[in-house]
Amino acid sequence: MLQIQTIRDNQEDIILALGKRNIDAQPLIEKVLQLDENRRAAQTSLDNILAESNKISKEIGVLYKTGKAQEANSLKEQTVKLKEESKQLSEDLNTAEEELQTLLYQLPNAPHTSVKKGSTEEDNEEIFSEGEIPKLIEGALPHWELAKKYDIIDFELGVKIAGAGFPVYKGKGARLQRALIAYFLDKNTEAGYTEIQVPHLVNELSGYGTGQLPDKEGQMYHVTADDLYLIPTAEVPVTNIFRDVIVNESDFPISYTGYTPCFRREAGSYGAHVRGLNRLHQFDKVEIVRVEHPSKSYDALDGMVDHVKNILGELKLPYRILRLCGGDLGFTAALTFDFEVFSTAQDRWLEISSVSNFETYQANRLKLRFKDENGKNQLAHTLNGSSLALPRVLAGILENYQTTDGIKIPDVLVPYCGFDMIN
RNA sequence: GGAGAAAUGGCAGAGUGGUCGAAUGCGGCAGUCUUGAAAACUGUUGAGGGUCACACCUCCGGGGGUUCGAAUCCCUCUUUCUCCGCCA
Repeated sequence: MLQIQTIRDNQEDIILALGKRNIDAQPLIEKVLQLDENRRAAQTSLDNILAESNKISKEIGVLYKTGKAQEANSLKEQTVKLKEESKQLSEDLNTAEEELQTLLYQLPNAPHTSVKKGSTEEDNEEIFSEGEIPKLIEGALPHWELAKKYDIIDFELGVKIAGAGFPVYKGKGARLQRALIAYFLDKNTEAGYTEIQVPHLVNELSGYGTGQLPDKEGQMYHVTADDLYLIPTAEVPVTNIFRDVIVNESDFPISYTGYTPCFRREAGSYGAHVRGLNRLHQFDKVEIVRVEHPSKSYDALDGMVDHVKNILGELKLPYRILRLCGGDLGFTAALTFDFEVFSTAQDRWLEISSVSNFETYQANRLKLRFKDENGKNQLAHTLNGSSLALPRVLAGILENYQTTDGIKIPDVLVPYCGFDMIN
């Protein structure tokens, strides 16, 4: 959520920045400022009445103590009117606050200056690429065919047990999954991230904290009996560790990594593009999360990008990095770099990591602050990224590493797998 | 699941209707002393709103109520602890 103070101070800049998302924020911002003014006006009137009535109450207390009950009783009558007024005003205040809140929840984060205006993924800018796109063998297969051929992933079985989008990994397929998780976690902890295990279900407040609610309500599985949500990403539980927390400036940099399954309803996705591992309701992901000083957050973002590059380099997968345009940028992000692996047999790029800086957008909702050198509380910056999302990395490995003898395991994974070939 | 107890500032812990935003201790910060450190001593130290700055307002787990006045009384929800039951 954008800070009201920031909106007040930088109205024009914010409207301009939000324009990169192709939204005309002008009317919304004007309404926000109007509501904010109403809110403050109601607050001031209410405060004055409460101050008055506090004063009278204290006088009554003194009068009773000195035995002047009669005078006290006449003062009491004065408070009746004040009470009525304060009741009305506090209702007004609540209404104004709620309206303002609702409105602020509708405003996405203001994109970073480097973000280009654009409407779809077509407008994303490629800023880096690495790795040779391999020349595949004759009769190369897409990963879902390979999965069947070597009996390592069973999509139909998943349908029987749960439904489409819930694959069952078998034998070497299951082992390769486990190897990838362990490998990613090891790489992340080597880079200084603290490994952490978190709940896979979260409450409503956590959903609001990181911005999945109310924006993406329909994308999460909701356990209504207990009013809990299955996490769509580890970002939610991990970042919410810092909800209502004031950290010390000396605690920076804060960096966590965690593996979790992720659950997404993916309402509205159909067709060939969601075949196989391309889009699932349940998938595994290793996430990295950082909490940073505002002056260091973009350095941190670069560091995270380099870290993911390093992993993909080790896996020897051809990939590219895109800077998302305004239209493709997530609701809560100020700047996002997407990593895409080339899925050779499908002849398309698959998103495998998304690394973002949220600046103070999440921190404002979370009330995640730090004490600066002047002893003032300031909002921190939050960042996160996938390091990495499993199924599409798996798809990339299966397709790019297929040979006539089977699927070769990337060297770095062999120690984790205990085998070097799936055949 | 059953029975009981509790929830106060970073932590511990007092406060049961009237200057209580809250004693005290620990911790943190600043200073004195010291070559430096420790110890000791002195001061300072919650959050939010509001203001140019003050004033002022709100917050003692959440929500609601009683009262001129609530951390203190009532209702309700949540959480934690103890005992019993069940159980990976």
